[in-house]
Amino acid sequence: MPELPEVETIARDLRDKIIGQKVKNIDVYDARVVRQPVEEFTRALKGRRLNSIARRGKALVIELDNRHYFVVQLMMTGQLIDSPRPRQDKLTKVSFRLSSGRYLHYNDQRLFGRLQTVDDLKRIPYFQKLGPEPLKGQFSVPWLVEKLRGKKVPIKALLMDHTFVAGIGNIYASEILFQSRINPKRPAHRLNEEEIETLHAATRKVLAEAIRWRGTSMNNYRDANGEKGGFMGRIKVYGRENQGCSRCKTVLTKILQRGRSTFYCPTCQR
DNA sequence: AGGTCGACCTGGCAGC
DNA sequence: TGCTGCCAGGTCGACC
Repeated sequence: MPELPEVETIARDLRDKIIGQKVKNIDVYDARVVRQPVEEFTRALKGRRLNSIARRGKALVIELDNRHYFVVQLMMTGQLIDSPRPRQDKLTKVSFRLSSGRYLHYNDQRLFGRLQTVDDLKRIPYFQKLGPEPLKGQFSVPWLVEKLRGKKVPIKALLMDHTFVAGIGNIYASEILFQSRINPKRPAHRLNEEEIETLHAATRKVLAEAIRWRGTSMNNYRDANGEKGGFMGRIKVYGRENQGCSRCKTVLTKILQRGRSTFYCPTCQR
């Protein structure tokens, strides 16, 4: 999926395009992405004004004028695309016609995405368990030191655990650890305080930089304008196995951790 | 409780 | 060309 930087980019782009608009009509082309009865979903949205849009973790939260919420989780291949035209793409699974006359299309190749409305975000288990935002104050060095204590899992797995910290997925976990010079296999509780400080700084730096570049497009990610992100050229390790490390020229390695690919430099990540 | 693994889906691509 | 098997950025429930 789009990870934190990609979802943040979409949220910022959509702010100008959809906030203040009313939902005039909804077409559901594949009900599998709607995580409630379709009738209920369309009834909850039709005629409502979209008051605000925010990102929490990798989820988009759109507040409606009745204080209910429209929540979109793009998962692996979801896209929210602003368009002047009705559905053209067979990947479009839900279309919203807005009062501006424009459309918001929800596209999804793998159908893992989730669209739903709720009166209270606490009803969604994802939000109940979600850890702190890595770019906010709660994600601090002392907090991290405390949280790593006793955690035997590899640090890569912990970074990707959204109940630990929100929004970091497979691409940025590898990139953050490369920036930190920390080996992804290291048990989390074995990091010393200096390494934890480095990890903290690297997490913020990599995510902030990726937002500045409007995210990373490996395959499916597109922003709200249907454009690819600009961070690909800045990716140091993800998807670059058998290429030379940008720091020390060692050949980068790909390993499997919990069934997911991890990319790192075996020389300068210790 | 802490940690791991498959299931959920479709499509692109490498290899034969 | 056409098949098979593998891989893909996330999340969750089942299991040990």
